[in-house]
Amino acid sequence: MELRHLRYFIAVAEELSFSQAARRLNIAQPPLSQQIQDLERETGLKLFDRSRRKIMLTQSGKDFMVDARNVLDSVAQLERKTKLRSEGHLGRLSIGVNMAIISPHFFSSILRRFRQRHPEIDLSLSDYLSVRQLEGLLSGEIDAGFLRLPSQIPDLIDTHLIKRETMRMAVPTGHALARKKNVNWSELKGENFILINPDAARMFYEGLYFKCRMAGFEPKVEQYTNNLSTQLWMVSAGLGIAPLPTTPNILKRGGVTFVSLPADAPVYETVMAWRRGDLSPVLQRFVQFIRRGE
Amino acid sequence: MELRHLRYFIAVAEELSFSQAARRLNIAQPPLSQQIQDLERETGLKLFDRSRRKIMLTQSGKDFMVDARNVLDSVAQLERKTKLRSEGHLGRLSIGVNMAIISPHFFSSILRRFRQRHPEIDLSLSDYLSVRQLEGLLSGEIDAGFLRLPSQIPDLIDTHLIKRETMRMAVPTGHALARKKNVNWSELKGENFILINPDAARMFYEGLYFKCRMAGFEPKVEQYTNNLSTQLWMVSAGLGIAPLPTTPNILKRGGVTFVSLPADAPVYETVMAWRRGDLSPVLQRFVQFIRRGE
DNA sequence: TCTATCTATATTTATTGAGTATGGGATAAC
DNA sequence: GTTATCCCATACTCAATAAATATAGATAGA
Repeated sequence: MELRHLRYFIAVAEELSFSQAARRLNIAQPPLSQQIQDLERETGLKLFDRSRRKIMLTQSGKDFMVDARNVLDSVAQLERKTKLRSEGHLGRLSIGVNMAIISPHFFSSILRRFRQRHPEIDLSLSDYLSVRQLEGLLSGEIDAGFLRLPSQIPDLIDTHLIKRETMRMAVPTGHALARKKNVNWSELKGENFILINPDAARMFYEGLYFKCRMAGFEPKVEQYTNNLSTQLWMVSAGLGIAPLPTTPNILKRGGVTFVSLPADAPVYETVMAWRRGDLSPVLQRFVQFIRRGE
Repeated sequence: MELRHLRYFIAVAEELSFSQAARRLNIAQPPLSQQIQDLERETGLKLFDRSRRKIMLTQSGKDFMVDARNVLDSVAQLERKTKLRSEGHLGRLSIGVNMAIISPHFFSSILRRFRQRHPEIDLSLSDYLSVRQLEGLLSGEIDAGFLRLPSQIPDLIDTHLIKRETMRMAVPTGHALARKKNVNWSELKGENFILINPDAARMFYEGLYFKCRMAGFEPKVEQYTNNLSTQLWMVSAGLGIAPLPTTPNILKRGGVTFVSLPADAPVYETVMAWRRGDLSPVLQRFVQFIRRGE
């Protein structure tokens, strides 16, 4: 049994006329009669009573129609949902985000508007470190990630730049460097560095290490932390200096002064990332949505 | 989109291998690849990830599978129910019955056993007069009827004999005829006849009228009634005599005596009737069930 | 009775699903 | 590293079958 049989049957059952139904189906009448006969043979049911001029549905035919409609309805639903899926209006999207580096306001605003525009897309969020997100992307765990770009990213990842920041140095307000507007790399020699846990952020310091070595010294690491505010607290407590992006607001607090580094300072790139060549229509929608800055 | 696409897709999705699925489907692998490609083109969805050796379902593919299974399930149900219908195990049957002439015990026993044997057949019953049942059969209102056969029945009706009774005459116990065992037609001359309402039963009296006329007189009708027990009550009250079948039990009451008529007396045939050539499998089952006396 | 209309049958045509042969790419074995 | 194997895709052919055409038979209406 094929859908053709059911579609033809329903047409005849609704028109109660083979020729009329054939016109509606844009086929000739003989093949329609044939197909209905095939259906009757296959089902073993006499579906129509053709004894009079106007054909009638038999009881078997009426019963069969109920179930046939059921099938065609489920097909219609499949096609409807498939269309929505292929257009990216229906589906699910797993998003990773490093909340330590993304402005909550910015992010929630994006999500709110996207969800409003595409209510049929299920969003799931995971707060992951940037490196973890890259793993998650490659493993298929997440479809898109908001993360800070490490110096080198896998070839299989595409990105869209959200924000580009240059590295500044956070120093205790009373510190000698705090009085300068700009510092050279060589002036950092001998300073105690307070860095984010290398597990999470090693690659972000590669540029810094490189510059320091070019300036003739190895950065002396006083302390690792896995937390931005702890890092800043340590700076304000005078335990050392910390390289940080130019992120505003949150980082401004008493006891910490930011000083600029030379023009060749490393940059922090906050991006949205996704698997290169991922054709998921929902992801396409989302990428497009972000790219357009909607 | 055709069922073939869905069946093939499910096979590949379950085997996660085109060649394996092709074996299962008893087709070669290339046409399977083709059909899946057609499906992907038509849906606009990339359903499989063929990048590695073992293919994988994409998220779109997983989503699509849910709805595709839905469709195939509804088709399976259609086929299951269609098979049951064509075998007469599923459906409905509208039965007419003239409860005035059918033993309730006999009838309810039949229905009980049939319903027990075929629990998926919906039975609906209507208590109709015999003539009304014949109309109902021809109009499609009922599919089978238990009725008393009139002298001539439409050509389009098939019957199965349930009971055959000869006509007797019910006379008041004190009546002159009550003393005889047999009466001739001519002895009925001048008697008052109490008959069932001609609307319902005229044809049952045609034989009687014929015999009386052959005997040289016209039956004198004292009273019409539309009810058997009223008819008998009138006889016992001495208002007249009434022709009745040899139905036992119920009709035996005080004040009424039954006397036999000559051998050529009309007969009452109680039958099950249905539309000649009605191929409804459920009806076939029912007719077969009754014929076999099950 | 004739005509119009509708369905069924017979036959031909066209579409398309399936088969065959083959090539490329990835993994596994040597 | 090289070969062998497995699997899917492509190109082309063949076969099945759905659709078209022509026509006959049946039925209702003029």
